[in-house]
Amino acid sequence: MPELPEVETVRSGLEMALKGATIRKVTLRRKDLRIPFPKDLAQRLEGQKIPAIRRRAKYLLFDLASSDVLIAHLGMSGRFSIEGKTPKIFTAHDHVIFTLNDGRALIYNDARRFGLMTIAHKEELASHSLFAALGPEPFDKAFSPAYLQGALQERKTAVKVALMDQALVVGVGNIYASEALFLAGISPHIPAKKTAHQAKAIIAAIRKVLGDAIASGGSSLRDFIHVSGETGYFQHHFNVYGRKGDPCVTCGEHIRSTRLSGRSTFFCPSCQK
DNA sequence: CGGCGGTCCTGTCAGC
DNA sequence: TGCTGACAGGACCGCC
Repeated sequence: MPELPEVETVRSGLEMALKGATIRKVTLRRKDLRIPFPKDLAQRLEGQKIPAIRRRAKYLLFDLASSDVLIAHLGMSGRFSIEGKTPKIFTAHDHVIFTLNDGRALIYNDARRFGLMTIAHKEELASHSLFAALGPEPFDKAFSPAYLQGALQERKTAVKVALMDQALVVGVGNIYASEALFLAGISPHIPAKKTAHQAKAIIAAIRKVLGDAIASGGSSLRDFIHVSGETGYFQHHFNVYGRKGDPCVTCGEHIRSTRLSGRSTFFCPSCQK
């Protein structure tokens, strides 16, 4: 469940449930996800208190009392769930189990294994290979019209592809790229440079779709934590994503779908120019 | 060197 | 009902 709003929803749910908790034991049920687990991962986590859980781009950052930071990415299918004290039968894709001092268990499950989990000292984060090339956070003031205009100006690729590039801005994935461009009234395959003058509208659209999605995810946090799992894109409605052939909410025209850089893309041929 | 295609992996769903 | 193929929210790698 991995664009920024979903990661933020997971972050806030995890922080609510885990802030101040201590990790007693870590069980790695395989040796890697997308990349190998560091050899000392479990050892560096065990006995550590978790003062806070943060997010950078689509990465979850678990601060530890030791000043190490547990870095987790959900990939396409990664999920965290929290189990109570009653023992649980682990399933095939429960890859990492964190047993807490209070007896609860935090479980990382990831069927497709596109996620990753690693650890770094907090001083190393900014220069870490996973983070060094990332662009600004969409809600940060660094993601300004002047910045985006300049960034779009130097790209020939389709604007939708540019918006999904985490070096341009982080957190926008395949769904919200389509949704933001619908709100901005811009066709997804227009070359990025031709949309540079609309930077301000694009920023507003991105913030609107991400902000609304975070707000709707937040309303279901209770389910996420207590029912264990499933915070997908449930109960969130999209204007264009997944609505091929359906009427546009604005003009009634049929929503079209196409592929850009291998990713399914949805747009209204009448509202988006 | 920007940009694109292929690739990692499993689950699900449409269509036959 | 069962099989097959296409496709899925991400991001890295290698090639032009």
